[in-house]
Amino acid sequence: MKASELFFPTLREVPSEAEVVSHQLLLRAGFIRKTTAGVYTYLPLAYRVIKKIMNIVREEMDRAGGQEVLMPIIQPAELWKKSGRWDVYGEEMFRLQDRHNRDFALGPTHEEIITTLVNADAHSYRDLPLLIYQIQNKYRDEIRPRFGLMRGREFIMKDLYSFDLDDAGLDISYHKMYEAYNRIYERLHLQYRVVEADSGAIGGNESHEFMVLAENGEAEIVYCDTCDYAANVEKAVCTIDEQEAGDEAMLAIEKIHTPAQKTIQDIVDAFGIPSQRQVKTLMYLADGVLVAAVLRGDRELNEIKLKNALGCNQLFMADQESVMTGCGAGFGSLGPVGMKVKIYLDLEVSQMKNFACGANEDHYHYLNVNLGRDFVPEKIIDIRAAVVGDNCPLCPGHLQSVRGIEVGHIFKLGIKYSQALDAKYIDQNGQEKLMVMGCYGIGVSRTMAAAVEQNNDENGIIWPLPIAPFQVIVVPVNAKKEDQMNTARGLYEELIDNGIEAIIDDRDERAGVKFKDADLIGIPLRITVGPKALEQNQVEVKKRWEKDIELVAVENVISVVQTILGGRD
RNA sequence: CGGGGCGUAGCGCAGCUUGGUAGCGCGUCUGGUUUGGGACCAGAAAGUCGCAGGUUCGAAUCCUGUCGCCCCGACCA
Repeated sequence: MKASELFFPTLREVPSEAEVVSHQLLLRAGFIRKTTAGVYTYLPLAYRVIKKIMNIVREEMDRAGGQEVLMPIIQPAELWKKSGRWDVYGEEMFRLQDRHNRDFALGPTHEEIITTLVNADAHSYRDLPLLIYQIQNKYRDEIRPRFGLMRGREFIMKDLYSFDLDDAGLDISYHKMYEAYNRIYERLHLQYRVVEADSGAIGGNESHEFMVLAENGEAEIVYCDTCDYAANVEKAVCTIDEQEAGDEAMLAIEKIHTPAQKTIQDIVDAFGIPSQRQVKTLMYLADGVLVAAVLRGDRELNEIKLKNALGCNQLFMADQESVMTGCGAGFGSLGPVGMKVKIYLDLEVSQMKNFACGANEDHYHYLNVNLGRDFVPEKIIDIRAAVVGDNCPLCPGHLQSVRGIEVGHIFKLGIKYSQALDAKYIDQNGQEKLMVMGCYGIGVSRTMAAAVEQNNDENGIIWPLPIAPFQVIVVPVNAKKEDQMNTARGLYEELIDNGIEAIIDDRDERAGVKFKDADLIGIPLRITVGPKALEQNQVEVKKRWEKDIELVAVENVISVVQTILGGRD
C-alpha cells in the first residue's frame, strides 16, 4: 500500500471528546471516526486490525470444534417475549417496528435465536453437543457509552453458544472454551488475566472473565500473591480467620447521646472508638422492600454480593423517606439493635464484640453491642467488598489488586434458556431432556481498543505484531530523490513478494512528518532509506518498541525483517 | 436517568460578563524556498456561531425551548 493512497487521516491534536488513551490514539491515528455516541466507523487501518483479531478468534473457535454461522441482527419481539426477556432486558435493547407496527429488536445477544434454531433442528442426543458461533455487530443501548470503542452501543462481538446433553457435557464444552480463550489472548500478544466472575443478569453458575491488564481498565481484579486465585472484585470472596475472633467478654450495652455525630468518623473523633470497632448500617430497597446491610465501620459494601444473596432483581440505596418510615430514625443513627427490617450481616461482623453502632433513634448510639444478645440478623453472609491485603480464600496468601479491561466472558448457563425456550432432545432411553447451555463472548472491537490501551507510548500506538495493520513501513527520507525512492520501492516490492504486509511512504512530506505518522499509527517495523546509509548500500531498520536503529545492507533486509517478525510472533 | 460540563472553519480554541465588521493556531489549496523527528515565506479557500423561537433598530453574545456531545454513577463484550 502506498501511503499517498491510504486513507488514514491523522490528527496533530487530540480531539477534545477523547479521554482515554486508546480513544485518543485511535482517533488521532486515523483508525476510527465517530458517527454518533457509541457508534464508530472503522477506517482502513482499524478494519485490518479487526480482521486480524477476528481471524485469530475464528481459528481458535474452529479448532475447539466451533461452527461459524451468521444470525440475524433484526430479531422479532415474539422470541424475546417467549424467553421473558422482552420486558426484562429493558431500555438497553434497541427496539423498532416494521410498517405493520410489529415489534423487533436489534440483537443485543443471540440466545433466543440460537436456542430456537437448535431446538427446531436438533432433536436427538446424537445431534449434540453443538458449538455454534458468529462474529457480528451487537446492539446495546448502553446507559452511557464511553471511552470510544471500550463501551459502544454498536460493537463487534464473537459469541459462541454450546448445547450439551448434561452438566458433564457442559463442563467439557466450557473447558474447551476456557482453553481456546487462553490461546486467543496469548496469540494476540496481550497481557491478560483470567478471573472468576459474577455471572450477573445472564444467569448461570460458573463464569470467568478474561481481562486485559491496563491502568485505566474499568474493572478491578484482585489476585493472590501466593497462589493462582484471581477474581473480579465484584466476585472476590472475603473470608474470616477463625483465629482472629476475640474471646473478649461481653460488656453491658450502653446508650449514649450523640447530638452531632452522624458518620463513622464523627464517632471516631468524639469518642475515640476506632472504625474497626464500629458497625455501619446501610439501607437498601430490594425490589421495593427495605433491608439493612450491616458491615464493619471501615468496610465497603459489595452491592453485587448483597443482590445475589437477596436474589432480587433491582437493588437501590434507600431514600431518606423510606428509611424514616421503615426504621423510625434517619441516616447516621441506624444500627442493628431494634432494627425493624431484615438484617443482612456481613460475615466479619459476626466476629466482632462490644461494638458501637447507631441506636435507631436520632441522636443516639449504642456501645458494647453484641450479636445474639442484642440483635438477631436474618442472615450472616459475605457482603463486603474485598480490599488489598485481605486473606486469600484459597491459601494463606494475601490479595493484591490490578485493573483490567474485560475482553472476554464465558458462562455456564445451564438450563435457563433451554427451559424458557423449550430446547429439548430425546435421549437414548426415549426420554425428553433439556439441553444444557453455555455462552462465550469476546468483544472484538473492544479487544482492539484494549490492545492500544496496553501498548502505546508518547508517540502513539505500538501494535502487537499479530494484529498490526501492516508489519513494515518503508520510509524514503526524501521522496524526490530518485535513488532513495528506487531503493525504497525495490524493498517494498520484495517485502510484498515475501508475503509481508508493507506500506511505502511515498508522500512528498518532510522526513519528520513521516516518522511521526509511522510512530502514531504504530507499524512495528520501519525501514528508513536515507542518503548517508544508502551510500554504503545500507538502510535503517527500527523496531517501534525499541529506541535503537540497526543498519542493514539492502540485500539482507528481507531476511532481517523475517527474523524479527518470526521471532516476536 | 441523576450530577457536572461543552456545542463558534476539518482539529484545538478565543470572542459571550458589558449586544454593533466572526477571530487565532494547526490542518487544507496555490506558488516559491526547503528536505533525517510534525519547515519557512507569500497568497487563498473554508463557519446560516448545534437547531427553533423570543427580546432588540441590531444577537455568537441576553431569554425560553429543543437537539447533540463529553465526564462521574448504576449496566456490560
